[in-house]
Amino acid sequence: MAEAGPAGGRRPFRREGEDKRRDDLIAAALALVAEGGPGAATVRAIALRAGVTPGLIRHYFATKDDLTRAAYGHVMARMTGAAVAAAAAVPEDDPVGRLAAFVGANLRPPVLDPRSLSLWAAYLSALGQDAALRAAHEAAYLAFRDRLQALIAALPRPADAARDRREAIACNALLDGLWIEGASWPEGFGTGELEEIALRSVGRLLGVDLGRAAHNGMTEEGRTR
Amino acid sequence: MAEAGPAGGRRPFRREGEDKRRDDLIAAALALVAEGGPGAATVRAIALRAGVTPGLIRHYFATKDDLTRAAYGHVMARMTGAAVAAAAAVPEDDPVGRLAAFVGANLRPPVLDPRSLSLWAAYLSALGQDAALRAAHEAAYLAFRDRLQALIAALPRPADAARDRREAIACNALLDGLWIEGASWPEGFGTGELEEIALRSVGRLLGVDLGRAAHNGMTEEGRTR
DNA sequence: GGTGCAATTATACGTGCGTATAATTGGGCG
DNA sequence: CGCCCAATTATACGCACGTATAATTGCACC
Repeated sequence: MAEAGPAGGRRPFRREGEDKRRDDLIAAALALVAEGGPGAATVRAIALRAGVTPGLIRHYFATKDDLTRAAYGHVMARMTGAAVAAAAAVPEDDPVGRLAAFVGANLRPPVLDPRSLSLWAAYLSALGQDAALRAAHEAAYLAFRDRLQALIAALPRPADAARDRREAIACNALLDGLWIEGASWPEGFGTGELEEIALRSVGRLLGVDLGRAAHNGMTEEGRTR
Repeated sequence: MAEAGPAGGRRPFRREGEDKRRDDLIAAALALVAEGGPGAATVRAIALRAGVTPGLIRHYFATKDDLTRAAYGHVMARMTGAAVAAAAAVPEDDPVGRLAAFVGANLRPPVLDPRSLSLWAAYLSALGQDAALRAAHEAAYLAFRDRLQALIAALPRPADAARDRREAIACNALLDGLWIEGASWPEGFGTGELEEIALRSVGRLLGVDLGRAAHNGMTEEGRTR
């Protein structure tokens, strides 16, 4: 533990690229918020976690709120990324399977995770006080919903944009809600129960059967534990 | 502004019943969290808002976290109360209407409200750090869901408890999600759009038509603005 | 109408916060 | 190899926080 104090000499350091340091600081801040809530992400704690001294934060971010805002984009991207990737892994000529993969991925780890919920909720609670954050939230929400709407529009049935919009809003809400419930009370549901409910419900909302297609993407891990 | 300082003499005060003071302090804390996030509810700010001095808080709550936990029950009760009342206002012999009233009330003011969202999210983000809070959350969630499941079970169709549980989970999630979306981005949806989507979607999930019955509870205000 | 006690105020203490700024040092470049 | 500048550390300041405790005062009761 010869790390903390300037016992003897000054702490040695390595110079890093600007991007690396910014990413490290953002990652440290997110980890702290996820673990201990917004209050845990103090400048000093972030620096310690990132392996630098507090002063350096102000070298890369003019203010702590700047860091906070920068971190928000990363949160949203990470959360939607997994589901989008899962859908993209299914062949394009199987729209029902793609949708099922997308739905299922949102209700399994690593997306379904108490840490992510803490993080997401922390930012959500700050929405009312920060216009920039509100804009970022709106953009992230729309990006996710548009992706979902595209999957819905690709289903083999008559085209109807207004209907697709309504159904995308509803399915998005359903996924959000199930995700929150599962992440905030993991013991409250059986293994795979939420995923099954999601597939069934989304299918009923859209008038398609996602159950069959789902077994493609349903992982062994999800079942055996 | 002869209120703050002890300019001249000591601040006069009235003695109040224990319940009144506790309620005032809780209300003040909730208002502050709703307006400025968790960080805004400091001991000093709460006392100022409640019209007392900071020291008094420790007379009624051993620690600030005690106050926080006490406040959480109030939040949840207030949020579910409106919808439950709306359902109870519909005659018992109209189960479809009751469900429609319950659904609709959740997606209209005063339940659909950015302030309430901030409050709810703030507590949600603290779930991972406080076991007592987690227990309260679980109880509140279950109370709401059980109420919803009771409304679903009362629908005129064959009884099936397992199906009702699944559908209550799904409908609860749908309502949660739509509520979050509407409260976090009010400009993103047309007037009454979310309520309409909710009625349509819940109806489809359950295989009943809530649209007809809904026009009982659908208010003029909701339509005309 | 005084007396007693709990409700309330006032003041103080230590800690940790975000921010500011000066002192150092790593490492690329000539 | 030595120079120079940006990356990094170190230190300090002022403020607000939660908590502790002593001094006051409203008010119910006899």
